[in-house]
Amino acid sequence: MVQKVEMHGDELDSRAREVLREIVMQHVATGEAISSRSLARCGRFQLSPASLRNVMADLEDLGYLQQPHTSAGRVPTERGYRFFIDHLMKSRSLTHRERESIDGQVAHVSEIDAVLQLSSRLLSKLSDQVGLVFMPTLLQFAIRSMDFIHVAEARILCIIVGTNGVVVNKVIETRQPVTRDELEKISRHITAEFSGMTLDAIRRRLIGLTEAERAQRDAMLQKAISLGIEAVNDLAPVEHELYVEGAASILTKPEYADGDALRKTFLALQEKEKLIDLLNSCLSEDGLQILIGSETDFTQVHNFSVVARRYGSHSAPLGMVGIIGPMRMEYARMAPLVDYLGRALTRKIEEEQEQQQ
Amino acid sequence: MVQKVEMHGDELDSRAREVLREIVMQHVATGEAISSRSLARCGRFQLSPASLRNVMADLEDLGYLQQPHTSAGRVPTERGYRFFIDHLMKSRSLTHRERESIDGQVAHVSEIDAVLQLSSRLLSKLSDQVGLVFMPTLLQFAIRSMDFIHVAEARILCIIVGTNGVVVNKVIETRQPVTRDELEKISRHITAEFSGMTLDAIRRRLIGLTEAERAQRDAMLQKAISLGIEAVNDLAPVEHELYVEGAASILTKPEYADGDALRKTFLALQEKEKLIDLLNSCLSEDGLQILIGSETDFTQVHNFSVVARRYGSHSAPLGMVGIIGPMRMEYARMAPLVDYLGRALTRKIEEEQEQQQ
DNA sequence: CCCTGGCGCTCCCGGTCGAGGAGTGCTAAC
DNA sequence: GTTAGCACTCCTCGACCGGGAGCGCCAGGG
Repeated sequence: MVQKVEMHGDELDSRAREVLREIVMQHVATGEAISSRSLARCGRFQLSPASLRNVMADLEDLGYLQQPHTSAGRVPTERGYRFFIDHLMKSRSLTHRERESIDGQVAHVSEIDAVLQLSSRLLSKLSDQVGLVFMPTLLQFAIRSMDFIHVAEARILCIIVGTNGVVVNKVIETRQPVTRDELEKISRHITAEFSGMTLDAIRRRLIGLTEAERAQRDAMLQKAISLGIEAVNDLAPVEHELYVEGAASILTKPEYADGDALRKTFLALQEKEKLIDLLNSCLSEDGLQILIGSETDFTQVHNFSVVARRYGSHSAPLGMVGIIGPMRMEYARMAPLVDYLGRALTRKIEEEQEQQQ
Repeated sequence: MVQKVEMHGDELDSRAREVLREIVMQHVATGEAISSRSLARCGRFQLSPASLRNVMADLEDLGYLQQPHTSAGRVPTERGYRFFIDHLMKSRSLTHRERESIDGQVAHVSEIDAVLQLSSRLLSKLSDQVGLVFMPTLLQFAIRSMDFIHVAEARILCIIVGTNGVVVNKVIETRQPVTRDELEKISRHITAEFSGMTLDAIRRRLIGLTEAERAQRDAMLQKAISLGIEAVNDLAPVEHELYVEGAASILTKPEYADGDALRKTFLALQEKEKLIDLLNSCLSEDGLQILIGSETDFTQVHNFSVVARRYGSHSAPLGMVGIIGPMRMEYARMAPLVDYLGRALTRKIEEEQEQQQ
């Protein structure tokens, strides 16, 4: 029964691992500190509470557990969670119903904004945590078309459609009036010229034109150039989109029973910039990522954990989906959930792209 | 000093009114029950606590005040607030700084969505309550133009610009492919035909066409008709826009110190449909509206109050702006704030319309 | 007739105390 | 290595109590 397992320079024997796992699971389920007795009662160990106490004391010495106060049960530390996630967790995959629910709902929307919002809602609902969906700036993605529409005398609506299906529109003001006909020509010309390029590249190209080069073009092209610059310039306000859904879910979590902690947590979730930084920094990694406690600046302060995953095709990652919540969360369920949703989202977006060829 | 005032069949003499006003003001400021002593101390009455107690007892009998428990001070009832608002309140108009802050920020954005969102943020920030900005369905408003843009093989992006500056876009799928050239013609034709009509009218007109009538038109017009129908049909998802900003503000309110009350309140604010119903039902009334407690279904349940006002030109009301919060709020400050913001918003929108002629 | 000081009463609030319980660490025996 | 037992610690919860705030009522005074 007791056998030394030495994967990953590990100081824990198989019994200690089992105990740690059980403690994490029970604590995640109940939110309370776990006592030696409740471990003994669960039946997975043929040991008395006293023996379990010895194991627990060892785990505490090694930093995997801690006591809220003397003569209380044990609670996992951050290190304990990390070990659990890396070595002990058995993912509990989604039920059929859950999958169908996700797939069904995702199938019913088509606009990308709506898909992303729906995803964050779904995440929040299914996880009972705060759902996050992040789409970074369009600047990095290629565009499919760029159209200009006459709105009023000196106002033109610019519609940019990305190859990823994202639609951005922006009102620009012009000095010289442009007729509808001109606009149509310009739209066609710009789309033909720039389709497939990233906004960033377009911007560089347009701005790179010297005065002399510009002067060579005919009047319409000059107008096209200045419209194009207006359009891609200063697109900052639509740069990043972050959907944070279900903040109310933390209200029910016992760790935030205290009104003060609750308030701080809420305010933290309002700071979208920090969340964006966090998610953006995860964008380079592939696969599911679980960040807990002090592992990031943001999670450190509030003892948050984040379970997140990239979505979008492998070659062209689009953004991040995930959930955020207190360190005590059901990682075994969150992991497959986030993973599945990320895949569903990726699939959905690829389908849309295919439909658009 | 003591003179009977009989405006509006009123049972309160001027002293009782003054007492009620003072109690409301003090209670709003402190959140605590007001005692006869603290009234006496404030200096506005040349009376002893005992005399004030008599007045207070009368006010309680008449239903304007209540005691949280025996031997506590008094707190205004809903009726008390109502009387205060109708007859006693002296609005505290905005400071110069506040006005400038509003005007300055509003001047810096131009897209209507952004303006509305900014407004709700401003409201929330300046009021320390939850800011609401509601824009009802576009269906009732005239459109300026309707354009169709080729997005992909069988996908067309439809852009509708309202005379109020609202931009709605929607992706529609078509069976028969349509070329870019055709789309441009169709856009021009439809815009020429329908500009100035409401979406509702357009829908009726299009749907009203009989098969026979349709058959008469040429191929392009037939496509135009079916695209138009697609576009105006089923615009439900973009029907109503409601911005709810600053929900975190209620975290600091002592009335929601209790975790349970807090949770319920948060959940209530999530139910946007109910809020929309509420605001929609106020849309017919002109001027500032203050709804408290049991006066509406929504506010009743949670002891909310709403201070709201219509915005948009007199002839064409656009929506509602306002704030929502606990019944205990600084009505004297909320009223001018909401009013000013409503006016600012109206002005802004009119300016935009003018610029678009 | 209204105002006011005084008195007794009620109720909340904060602190203390003690019993009970849960859980541990240690030790000694198996 | 395991376990039963025991002493110890610490939290929790109810009871209790004193202080304070506030009211209602009453009787006296302008």
